[in-house]
Amino acid sequence: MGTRLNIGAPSDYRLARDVCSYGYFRLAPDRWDVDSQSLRTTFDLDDGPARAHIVEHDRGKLRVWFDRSLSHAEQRTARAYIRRMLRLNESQEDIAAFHSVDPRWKSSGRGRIFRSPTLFQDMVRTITSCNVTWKSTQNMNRRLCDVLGRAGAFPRPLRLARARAGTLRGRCRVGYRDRRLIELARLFASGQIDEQWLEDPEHPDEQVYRFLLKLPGIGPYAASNIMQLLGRYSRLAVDTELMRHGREVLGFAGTESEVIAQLQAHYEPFGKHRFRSYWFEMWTAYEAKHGPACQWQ
DNA sequence: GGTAGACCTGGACGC
DNA sequence: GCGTCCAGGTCTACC
Repeated sequence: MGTRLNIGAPSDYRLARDVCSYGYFRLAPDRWDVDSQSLRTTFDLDDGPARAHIVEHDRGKLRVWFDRSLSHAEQRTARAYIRRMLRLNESQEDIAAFHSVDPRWKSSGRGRIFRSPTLFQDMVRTITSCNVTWKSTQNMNRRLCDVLGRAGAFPRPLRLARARAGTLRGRCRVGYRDRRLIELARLFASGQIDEQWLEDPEHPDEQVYRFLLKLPGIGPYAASNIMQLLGRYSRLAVDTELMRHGREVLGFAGTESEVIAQLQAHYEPFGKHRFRSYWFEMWTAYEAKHGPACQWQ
């Protein structure tokens, strides 16, 4: 008999809208179940992997079923993972503050952007999304889980830190990212990356950004994206998607640096919420083209 | 400080 | 089926 957890969420939380808000919901081990409009994933917990099925039970109430019994310590860890993934730390007031700056998303309620259960997983996912098509990103993450994860869960830092570069390259198909991922995993495994320090609002964005830039495999785009994954939305993550959005959706023209300048000016009024304004603008354009993300197969 | 080219995978395309 | 080209962000060597 498995464990069932009830998890309280802000009353404005909507599982389908807020999970299907960022591409990571389609990366292993996460899987959105279109039929039941619920999230399935696997966590690597202290006593072993556990499959989780997260459903919206009622307004502001989530229910999670696990395929095995969890100890109390494991339940605490699983709750923390789920709260992080779903951004349940962002209150209704936080989202209202965003909507007061950018009212375009007030009626839909958009504001939370899905992320991973751990910062390590967010960083690995970001690195595997660099310099490749989305299909390759999906393949890399699936293989990392299949080859190095326990029962299909995402590998923990220590497991990745001890992996051989040849395994990552040959079996996980991460290419030149092999050594960079191992170095990053070693930094996590040895406690040299302090998530609390990175999230502490006392530390200015610029300081955190500079720290991230020094990490292996992380350049300007990845660092900016990790900033938003840390809940710091003031920076735009400049990649080809942003450039395409600027040219095709917003109609900006000129050289790359000229388009970037126009994008910076366009999002300037949204201040510390710049990334969210950009992201939901682009996500809305995606959905207009491909249908609601919660229906994507 | 700025820039060119290498690093890889996987898809598209031509033969 | 095979070879070639290209997209994609980071890193390093070089100016």
